[in-house]
This record gives sequence, C-alpha cells and structure tokens, in this order.
Amino acid sequence: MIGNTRFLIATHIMVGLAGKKMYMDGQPLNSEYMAYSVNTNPVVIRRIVSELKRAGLVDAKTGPNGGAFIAKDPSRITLADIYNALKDGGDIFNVNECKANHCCVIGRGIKPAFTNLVGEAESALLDVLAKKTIKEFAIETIDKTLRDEYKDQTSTIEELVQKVQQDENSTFEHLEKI
Amino acid sequence: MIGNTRFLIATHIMVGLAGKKMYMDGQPLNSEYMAYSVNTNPVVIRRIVSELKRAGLVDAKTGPNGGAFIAKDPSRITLADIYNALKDGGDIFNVNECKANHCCVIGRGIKPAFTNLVGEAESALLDVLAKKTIKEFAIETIDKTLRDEYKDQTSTIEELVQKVQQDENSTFEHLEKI
DNA sequence: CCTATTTGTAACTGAATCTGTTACAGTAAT
DNA sequence: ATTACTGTAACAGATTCAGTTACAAATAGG
Repeated sequence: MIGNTRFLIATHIMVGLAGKKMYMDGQPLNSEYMAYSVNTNPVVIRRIVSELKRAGLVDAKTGPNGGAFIAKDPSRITLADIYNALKDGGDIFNVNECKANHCCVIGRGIKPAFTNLVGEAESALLDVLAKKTIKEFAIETIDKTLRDEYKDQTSTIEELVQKVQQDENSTFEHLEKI
Repeated sequence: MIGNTRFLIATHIMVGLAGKKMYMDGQPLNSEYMAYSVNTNPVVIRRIVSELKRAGLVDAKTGPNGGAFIAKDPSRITLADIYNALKDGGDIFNVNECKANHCCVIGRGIKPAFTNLVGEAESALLDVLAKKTIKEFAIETIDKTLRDEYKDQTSTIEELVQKVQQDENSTFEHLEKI
C-alpha cells in the first residue's frame, strides 16, 4: 500500500454513503456524483466500490436512480474494515520482493525477522483503524466541518446538512441532483 | 512509503553494520559487499547509506578499506530511527495528493479528518518501531539464524559467526573478503 | 416492450515511481 | 602515483497508478 490514494478515496466514498444514511434519505449515490466530490473519474469510484462491495460493506443497484449504498449500520463498520477491503490493503512495507542473498547469514535471516516486524507494525496500525467507526469518522468529517463553517453548535446536524445542500445546490446543478 | 523495498534494504544494511560491530572487528563494510548480501547493485546501497549517514546513524570512509560503519552503539539505534532516516519515510497513506472537491462538504472535511487519522496511525507504527533496537533486531536475524542452522544453543555467537564465515568463505571469494 | 440510466469490467494511455546501471569526480591509504 | 572507495548525476526498463473510453448487463418507468 501507500503511495496510492485508494484508501483515502475508499474512506471518502464510505463517508459519503454513511452521511447519506445518517443524515439524509439513505438513497443510492451514483458514481458520477461521488466522482464529482472526490474529483476524479466515475470509473475510479466504481472500481473501489466494487472492492467495498466484495467485502460486504456496500451494495449497489444498477438502472435509473441506482448507485451505491451502505450495506451495514455505519456504527458497525470500522476503518480497518475499509482498509482490509482493498486488495492492496496488506503489507505496509514491501517484504515480498525481498531477494536477499542466501549465501550470507543475514541474507538468510532478514526476511523472517522483517516479516515478523511488519506483522507487528501492521497489527498496531489495524488496532488504530479498528477503533474508529465510519460513523465516528463521518461525524468528524461532516458534522465538524459544517459547525465550523456556519459557526453553529446548536442546530441539529440534519438542519445544517439541509442548509449546506441549498448553498451547494448551484454547484451541483450540472449533476441535476445533490 | 510502501511498495518500495527501501526500508527493508536500509534495515538489512544496518543489521550488517551492527553485526560487524557486535560480533566482529567493526571495520567498514563496502558497498560491493553489502550489495552482494542484499542482492542488488552497489549504487542502490550507497544511495541508502547516504541517507542513513545524513541521519547520523552510519558513517563512511572513502579510499582503500573504506566503506560504511555504524556511528552509534547498536543498542541506541531503533528501527524508528532507520524509518525516519529515509526521505520517503513519512506518510503511510497518501493524503498529500488529496484533491477532493471543495464544492462539497465532504470534500472540504475529508482532508483534515484523514490527516488526523494518518497521524494517529503513523504514530502507532513508530511506537512499534521505536521499541526495537537494531541490536535486538540483529540478534533476531543473525543469532537466531545461526543457532537454528547449527542447532547449537551453547556456543557463543562470536564462535558461530566465525564458523559460518569459514563455511561461507568460498561463496565470497570473488569479493576477496568476507 | 422500449428507452434511459446506471453498474461492472476490460482495455488502453500517459505520468510517475522504482530499480538497476553506467559513468565519473572526489577522497584517502599505501 | 596508483589503487580502492564513496557520492552523485544521468539514464533506461519495468512496473504501478490514475484517468479515460467503451460496452455488455441490469433495472426502472413509461
């Protein structure tokens, strides 16, 4: 992993779908809309959605008003689930391509020792990710941003979401929906 | 990071230099020799050594019998030091190239929230790496391998290193040194 | 049943990254 | 002086990544 932006995009998608369920109508979001938000091509979104789907985190409908929607309660999905859903999720450090020379003691010993270390490191990483649900993360992303922008700590988040939808509507006109 | 094998190679190099100091004469190892053990090109080694040097972990001498040697006590260098010494050490997940659309609430909120998360994840990772010194890691790599290979739990490690050097000598002949 | 909309996936492209390599100036030991 | 190294620039090939086009399959709604 790393270097690529797939985990970031997958998380972005999941925040969108979780937010849609938590604060709005829970209807599907199509790939064109999500691509607009992520600022990329719809196919990039569909590729990642397809992996999230395989992991059972989202579901999707074809046809008019189709799109992706979250398949579980947002409080029951953690960022570790998202990380693991991605094909290249494993292996923080590349130990697979270790081709150390077995004619040398260190060459023989380095791969098992390093593999062990990478295992510890990865499990520490997953512990962090597993502690954060996509519900919490969506709140950090959406709720916090809206309250900061509107300097409003008292309205319900549903009210603020409605407000921002109106404000943003013009920018989404070409998509003919919010 | 990730995808590349630089951290693995840097660790391999450091195990070699630590082992040379801990179990042998502490004399410099040249890049040709290390390249043989890592099974790559000497320039690849020199590039990484140069980064380790900048971080103060190793030092190097030019000229005959030159090469790199460890600059501190192996018990005072952790794997986190090695990780941080590498230019591309930071950023487990790519959040720099986040180009989410600011016309959308999530697009505005995702980057700070994700940056925060990456910070937590990275610090958990560094905690794991900081707990392991290169001395411990060299023992796991060299000591363990030799005792397994010779099924010998009683000799000193220096004795086993001498033994394996004799056994390996033939394979290093073309390098004219072990 | 027909049409419009949307997913899912294959195939291709250009850009970027990674690794290996050659080359050579600079430095130090003998 | 000569020989043996480092340090670094420059380049090439392989691989990966992101974006794009294209199209079959599925489905909603008239």
